[in-house]
Amino acid sequence: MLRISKLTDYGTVILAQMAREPARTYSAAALAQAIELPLSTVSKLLKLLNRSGLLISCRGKQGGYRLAKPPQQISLARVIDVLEGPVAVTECSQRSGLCQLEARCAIRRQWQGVNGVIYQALERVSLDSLLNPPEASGMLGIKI
Amino acid sequence: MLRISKLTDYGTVILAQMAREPARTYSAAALAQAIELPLSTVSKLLKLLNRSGLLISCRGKQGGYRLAKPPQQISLARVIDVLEGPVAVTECSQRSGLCQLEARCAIRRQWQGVNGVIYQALERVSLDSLLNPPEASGMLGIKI
DNA sequence: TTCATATAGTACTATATTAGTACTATATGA
DNA sequence: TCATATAGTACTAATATAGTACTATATGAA
Repeated sequence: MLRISKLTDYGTVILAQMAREPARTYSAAALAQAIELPLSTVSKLLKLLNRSGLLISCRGKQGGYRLAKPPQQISLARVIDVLEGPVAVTECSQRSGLCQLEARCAIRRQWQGVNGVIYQALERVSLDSLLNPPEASGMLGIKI
Repeated sequence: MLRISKLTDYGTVILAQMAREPARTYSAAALAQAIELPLSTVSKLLKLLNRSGLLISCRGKQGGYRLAKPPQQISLARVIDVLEGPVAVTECSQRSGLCQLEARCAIRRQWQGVNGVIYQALERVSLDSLLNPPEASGMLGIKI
């Protein structure tokens, strides 16, 4: 598998929707309707995204949420980080001290390398490029 | 997070241990002792790896497991696939028909692209390179 | 000032996944 | 024949995820 959670997935759908008109303020209800997800779920995610500084919120009538930064400056890596914590393919690849095998483990460094490559791939995809794929040579412009 | 399961992680530790002497036959007990994990857990993983064709097993006295292929030919992508199913960062990035938003989803193709990049990174790391990191320019030899 | 609107925060429940363990069956070789 | 070692299955406990409900607070317009 190696999967992000459903909620994080939804989060990227919400943000991509907002990136269509980056300056506009969207209410939770409007977003829920646009992307056909339950209001409660959309609402929960918007609160999290707002608390993490990815959105700017405004209460009351005409209130809602808008992107705190241009879509070019918000990466998938950041969204994942905000909604489910730092990218860490293995327990040991992000922070040390969690695995008892650490000291004797022969493969930890290499897992950290893999983690780095994955992180960089996620870092390179912005909300903007989610909506307007660059279509460059080599998907995501990464040459392998 | 974006994490593989603990069991899959253990699986790579087991296989890396076996890759040190690829021709040798290891009993489950010997491996459990070498990598300091419970025999029951190691045993469970060895059965799964064997059933998937990554190992060759032999019962009885002097029995045990050995790698079915040279360490160069076993990739992390394959190990993950065997122990926790195909790499699929989002529900929709591997197989279609699971998400109701699919038809209208603006970002599915791009998630599939991200998935592809991650898969290729995992494909490029073999048991051999886990133990003997290539140390090439750009981690894993992938230029970004 | 009042009130409908909209977000803020929190807590809770249900579900699904993961991890760990136990038990029985079967094959091997000395 | 028997100790050794894998094969298969099923079960339990722990953890993580998803979804929902409820109360509090801020805003702007009638």
